[in-house]
Amino acid sequence: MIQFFNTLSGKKEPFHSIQAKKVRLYTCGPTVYDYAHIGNFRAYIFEDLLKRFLLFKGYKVKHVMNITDVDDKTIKKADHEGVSLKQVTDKYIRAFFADIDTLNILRADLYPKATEHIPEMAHMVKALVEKGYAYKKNGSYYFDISKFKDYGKLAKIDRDELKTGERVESDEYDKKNAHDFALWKDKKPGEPFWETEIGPGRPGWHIECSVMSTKYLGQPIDIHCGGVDNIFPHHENEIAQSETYADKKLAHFWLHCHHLIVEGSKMSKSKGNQYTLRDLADQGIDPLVIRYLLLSTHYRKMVNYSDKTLKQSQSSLERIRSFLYELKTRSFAEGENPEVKKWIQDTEKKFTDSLSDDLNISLALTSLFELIREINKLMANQELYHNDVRAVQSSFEKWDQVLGILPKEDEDQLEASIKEKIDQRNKARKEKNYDLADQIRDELLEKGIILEDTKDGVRWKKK
RNA sequence: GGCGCGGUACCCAAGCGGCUUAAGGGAGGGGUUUGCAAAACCUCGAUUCGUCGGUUCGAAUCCGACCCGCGCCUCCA
Repeated sequence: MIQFFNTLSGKKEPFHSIQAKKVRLYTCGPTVYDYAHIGNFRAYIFEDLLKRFLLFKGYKVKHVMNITDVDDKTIKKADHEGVSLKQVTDKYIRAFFADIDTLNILRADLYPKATEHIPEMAHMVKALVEKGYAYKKNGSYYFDISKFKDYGKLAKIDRDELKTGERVESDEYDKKNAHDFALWKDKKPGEPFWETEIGPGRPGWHIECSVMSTKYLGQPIDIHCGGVDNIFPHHENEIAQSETYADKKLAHFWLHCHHLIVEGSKMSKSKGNQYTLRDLADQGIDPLVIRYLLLSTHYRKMVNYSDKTLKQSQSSLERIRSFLYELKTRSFAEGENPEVKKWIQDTEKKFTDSLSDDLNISLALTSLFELIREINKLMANQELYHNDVRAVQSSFEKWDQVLGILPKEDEDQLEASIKEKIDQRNKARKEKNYDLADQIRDELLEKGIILEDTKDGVRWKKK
């Protein structure tokens, strides 16, 4: 049984897809006004784990992620840089895709853009007005939250006790109730706008998700994800719109991941700790180490990104990689050890059971480390055989379909000059000329090649 | 003020009533192996789970109070 913590009910619930073995997944995507930062990627990696696990369990997953390419921030940025909105958004859309590839995040099936769904949004707004849940004021349209009696069910907010924030006081938008939210914003000088059946203007933020999730996935969908900060108001408002529009539930499951903090404190531009993937790549950090760090903390817990936690992740990942490297580079006698099959089965059970329990990644990883130790023991005792090695390797490949933390098998080739050096060193070692041998080893280390001597001969890896 | 999250070894972190007199990873000490390294293996490491009470045959796990850190409460994943 798979269970997930559903924000809607505030507890873990058994997961059943609406259609057998098919999951319709909608995840809130980026607003493309800047490079995404690691906090954003924390959410995308959590969603990636969720999706990969569902795939692993044999579900077909249809995954839609929206791209917000028109809103206050994108407009402001374009204005600031004196370029068109599209120039800005195209640039950051490209960067976004490059980044998720770098982090080994599986692509969604569809990435609908807000600007390509303007007529549908206008249509939904119109329908909401006709149903009596929305009103027009000074060219803009607002959702009347007093009409939607379930308002607040996701965020557990009492509609009548919503505090009026200072920011709402401005008369920029003229609403009946301070907490009514904009469905459609009237055309303003200097801002992009679209001519639609409800008049000229541009969409509010929440409406795009309602429109695009329903258009591509139908209603209700199985799972809707995002960061905790999206619970209110974004997801709450999506529910209000969609459930009013279709008289159906929007999503059965709402999963939200917690925030990422940096060196123990919140990310913010002023602190300069809002790292992008590019910043980190410039520091020479392996993206898969970042993936491991973001992945290895349970999604509903805060994760702390720091030099220290990064190093720890690096070392942990290194343990897995070294293990596989041992298997790959040593030679083993023919045959098999019956113990190994049992260990693998136990590991797989623990691995999937753990992830089935609201994506308990810590326990899932533990199961892998336990297997590593057992196999290492057998290896040290010469009790591991060729077939065992093959079985372990293919199991890790399988489990990595869920984790995505192992480097792709690109058969690294050594340059001829380096090969020569290695041969030279082997010769020196045979002659017990260790000074020369060490000298060559240091020399290669500087070039990023690590040499290790084993019973089976020298092996090398890149730093 | 409202809603919510968290406090477990030096660090990260699982466990959420007896299977655990607390997993796993990192860092560290000692040992084996090695020409030396690296990797690996063995071993050491919380009588204790923020504090104080309570419930129970039994609590890190349930209840109460308190202390500390954090998030959200109109556009931030």
